[in-house]
Amino acid sequence: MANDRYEPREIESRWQEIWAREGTWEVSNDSEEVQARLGEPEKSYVLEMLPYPSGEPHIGHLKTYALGDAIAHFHRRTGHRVLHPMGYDAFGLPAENHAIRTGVHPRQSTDESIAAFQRAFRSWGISIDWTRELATHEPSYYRWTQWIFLRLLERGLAYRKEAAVNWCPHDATVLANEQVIDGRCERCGHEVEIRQLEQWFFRITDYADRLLDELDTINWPEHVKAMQRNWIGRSEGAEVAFRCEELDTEYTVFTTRPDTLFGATFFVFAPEHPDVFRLAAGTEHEEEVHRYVNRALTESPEERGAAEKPKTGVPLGRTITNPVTGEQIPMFVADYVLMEYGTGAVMAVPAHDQRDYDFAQVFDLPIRQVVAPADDSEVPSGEAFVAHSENERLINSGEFTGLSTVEARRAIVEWLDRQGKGNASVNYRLRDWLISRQRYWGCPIPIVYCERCGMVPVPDSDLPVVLPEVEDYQPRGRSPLAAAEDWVNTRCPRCRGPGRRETDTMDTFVDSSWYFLRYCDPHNDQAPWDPKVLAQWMPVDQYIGGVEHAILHLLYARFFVKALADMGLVNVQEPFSSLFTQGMILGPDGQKMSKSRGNVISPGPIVERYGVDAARCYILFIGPPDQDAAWAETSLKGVHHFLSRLWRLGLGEDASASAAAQDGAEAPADPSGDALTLVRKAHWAIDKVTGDMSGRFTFNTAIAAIMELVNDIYRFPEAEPQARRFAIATAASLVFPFAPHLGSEVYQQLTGRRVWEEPWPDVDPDMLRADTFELVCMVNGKLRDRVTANTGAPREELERLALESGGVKARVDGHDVAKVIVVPDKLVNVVLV
RNA sequence: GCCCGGGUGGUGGAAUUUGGUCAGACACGGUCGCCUUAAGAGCGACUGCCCUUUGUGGCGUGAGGGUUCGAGUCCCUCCCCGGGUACCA
Repeated sequence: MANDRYEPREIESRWQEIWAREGTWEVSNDSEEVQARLGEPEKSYVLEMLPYPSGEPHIGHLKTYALGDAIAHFHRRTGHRVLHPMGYDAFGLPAENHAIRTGVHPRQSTDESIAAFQRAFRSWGISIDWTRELATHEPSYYRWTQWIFLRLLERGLAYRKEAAVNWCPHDATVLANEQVIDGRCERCGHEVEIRQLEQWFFRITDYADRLLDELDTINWPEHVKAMQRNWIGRSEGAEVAFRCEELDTEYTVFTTRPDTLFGATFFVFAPEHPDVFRLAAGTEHEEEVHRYVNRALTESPEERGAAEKPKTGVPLGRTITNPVTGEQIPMFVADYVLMEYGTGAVMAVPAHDQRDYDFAQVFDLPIRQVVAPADDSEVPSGEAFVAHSENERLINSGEFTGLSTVEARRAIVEWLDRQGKGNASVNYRLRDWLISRQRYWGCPIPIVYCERCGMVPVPDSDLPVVLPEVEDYQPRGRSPLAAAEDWVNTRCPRCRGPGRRETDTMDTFVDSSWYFLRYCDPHNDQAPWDPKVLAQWMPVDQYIGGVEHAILHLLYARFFVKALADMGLVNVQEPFSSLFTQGMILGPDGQKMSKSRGNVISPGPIVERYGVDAARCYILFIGPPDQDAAWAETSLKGVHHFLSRLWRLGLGEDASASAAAQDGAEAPADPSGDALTLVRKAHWAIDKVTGDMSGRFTFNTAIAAIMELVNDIYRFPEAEPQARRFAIATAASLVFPFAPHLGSEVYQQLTGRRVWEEPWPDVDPDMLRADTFELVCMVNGKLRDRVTANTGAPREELERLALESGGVKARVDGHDVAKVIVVPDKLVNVVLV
C-alpha cells in the first residue's frame, strides 16, 4: 500500500473514467416492443435547470447538480429507468455584451464556456446521459424553436402589435413585464422607459385561467405557487358602463366591488387614456389637462409608482352618469389610475377605497358611505372603510339597501345586466409575453416582410433561419441584424418577390421553454420530437433549480406545454410534476457572492484540494437544501474528515480480502452483542436515509445518519468482522448518491461489486426495534425514574412497572392517583389529585 | 399594506410527519489529554445557561397569554428577520 491517506482526486478520476468509457448513465428510447419485453420498469425524469454558460461554473451550479444527481442515483437504485440529461441555455445578453467589449464573437465565448461546464460536470462526477446533450444556440436546436413559433403563429398565439412597451436604454432592447423589477431592467439595473413600438407577443393571457387552476395539480413549493398566482392576479368583479350624455359616449370600468356602486361619486381616467384630450376639449381645463398629461407621461414608472406621494389630477370639466343613481358625477384625469390594468378608467368610491378617498380629500369631493361596518363601529377619520366581512350590509343603496355585500354584488350585477349597463367580469394582472428583442445573440424570428404579401412566415422546409455573421454587435435602437444586408434582403416565400427578414430575435426564455421536451428525442431531424417517444418520459418527475425562476421560466414553460398539448404534440398538461427550489450558497461573510464583495468561492480549487465528493457532501450537509447557507471551509474539512474515516474502514477490510470473498457483505445471520448493535445501527441508517431521500430531500440529516453509523463502526472495533463489513458496505452504499466516487470505491473494496448496479438496501423492520427499552416514569409530568421494559409490553404491565419503581413510589405513597397516562414503548405519567 | 417563509447553544443546524420523557442529533469552533523530535494528521474525553446547597438542583426553543397529565411542536395577541408583490380599482 503506497500510503493510507485518502487521496480523493486519484479515486475520483478513476471512477469517472469508467463511467465515461462505459456510458453508464445513458438510457435509450425503447421501441414499444422493447418496452413490452422489459416489463416497463417505471421511468423517472430528473432534471436540473439548464445552466446559462457564462465564464466558469460557480459554487451554486455545484449545489444544483449535486442535489439532482443524488435524486437521480436514488431513483436508479430504487428500480427506475432514469433520464438525467444536460444542456446549455446558450443565447443571451451577457455573451453579446462581452462581444461588444472585446470583439470576440458570442459564439466563441459561449462555446468556450460550454467546454468549461462540460469539464466541470465530468470532474464533479454528475451522472449525465451525454448522448442527449444540447445547446440552444445550435441551428439543430433553434430550428425547432422557430418551428414552434410558427405553430403558435398559426394558432393566433403569436402576434404582432404596437404597444407601450418597456424599453431598457442601456441594453437598447425591449423587455417583458416579467423582466422589469421595480421599474428597472433585471439584467443591467437601468431605469426602464416606456416606448410605443410594434413588437411580437405570445398570447399567454389566453391561458391565464389554466395556468392558475392547474397549479393545484402539481407538487410545487407553496410559495412558488403563491408567486405565480400573484403574478397572474385574477380578480373577479364586474364591468360597468358609465354614460356621458354631453358627448354621447360610454366608458366601461372594471371593479371588484360592484356592491359599492352607489358610492361612486366621481370618475377618473389614466393620463394615457386616448379620450382624455377629446373630453377636455373646449372646457376651461383644456390647457391644464394637456400640461398634466404631458408631465405624467414623462415620469418614469418608478417616480409615478411611489405609493406615498400625494394624489394629483385635473378635472376634465365634464360629468358622467352613475348608472344606478343617475347622478351626474365629475370626471378627472389622474396618474394614480393605470392604463395597463382594467380599462384605464375607474369609478371612484372614496368611502370604500383608500386611493379614491385620498383623491377626494384633495379635491373636496363628496364621500358617501354605502356599506356599514358589521359592528357599527366608527370608521377612523382620514380612512376609507375597505375591510369587508360577510356580515357587512349596504346602506344608502336604494333597493339594495340591507343586503350583505356578498348578496349585493350579485344583485347589482344582475340588475346592471338586465339594464344592459354591465356584466360580471374577470380581470388579470398578467400581460401577454413580449418576445421581441432588438439584439443579435438570439434565435431569429422566422418571418419575411413582403411589399405585396405583407407578413409571411418562413415555410418549415426553409428552417432554420440561420443567424448571420455581423461585424458590429452594438445595439443602436434596432437589431444589429438589420446591418446584415445580404441576410435581411431575401425573397418572399410566397410570391418570390423581394422581401426583408424580421431582424428582431426572440427572448432567450423562449429557448428554455421547451428544452426539456427536446431531451426526450434530441437527434430527431424530422420533428422537434416524436410524440410517442415524448410520452415515454414526460412529465419531468423532479425539477430542481433556483427560486429566482419562480415566475419567468416556470410560467413560460407551463404556457408552452399547455399550448403544445392543445396542438396534440405533448401528452401532458404540466411540464414539471414536482419542483424543488434550492437555496443559495452565500459567501463566508453571509452575503450574496459577488466579485465586487470579493467573497466568491470557486468550485475548482475546492475540488482540487478536498475532492468533489467532500465538496458535494458538504454542500448537502450544510443545512436543508432549500435554504440559503453561508460557505464555511472549516465545516467542509469536517465532512472531508468523515469521508476519510469511511475510506480507511474500507482500506482496513481490504487487508482481510479473503474473508470478504467468502461471505461478501451480507449481514450475519444471528448477530449478538456489539455485532447486533452494529447491524441494528446499519438498518436504522438505511431507514433514515431512505426516508430523507423520498420526502423532503433533507440530505443534511441523511448524511448525519451515515456519520453516526461510521462513528459506531469505530466505536466497536471488536465486533464480529462480518457485522463490521456489513455495516461498512451499508455506509458506502448509502453515501453513494452524495459521494458517488467514494461510495463506489469502498463498496468495491468490500464486495468486489459496483454499487450503482446494486439495488438500494432494504430495511429489516425487525432490526429497527430493540427487545427492551427504557420506560420513562413520570409523576405529574416530571421525570422521576426509568426502568427497563420489554418492547411491545401491554399497558397494564407498563403501568405496574412504573408504579413499582422507586422514584415513583416515593412520591405517590400517601396521595390519590387521579389517572395514569401510558404511552406504549415510551412512558408512563402518574397524575396525582 | 397584502401573500409566503422563519426566530432553538459561541456557529451551521436536529427534534415539527403523529404533542410524549431527558431539548440541542450530526458537525464546526473551543478546552483538556494521548501519539509525535516537531508540525500536521490521527485517536479519546468534556463543551446550553445558572448556583457560597454540584443536586434523580434551578432555568432554558423571540415576548406574553391559553389548551393539555404533558407544548420547541397546537390556539390567541404581539415583536423581530428574510423573500415575493403592490396606487391592480
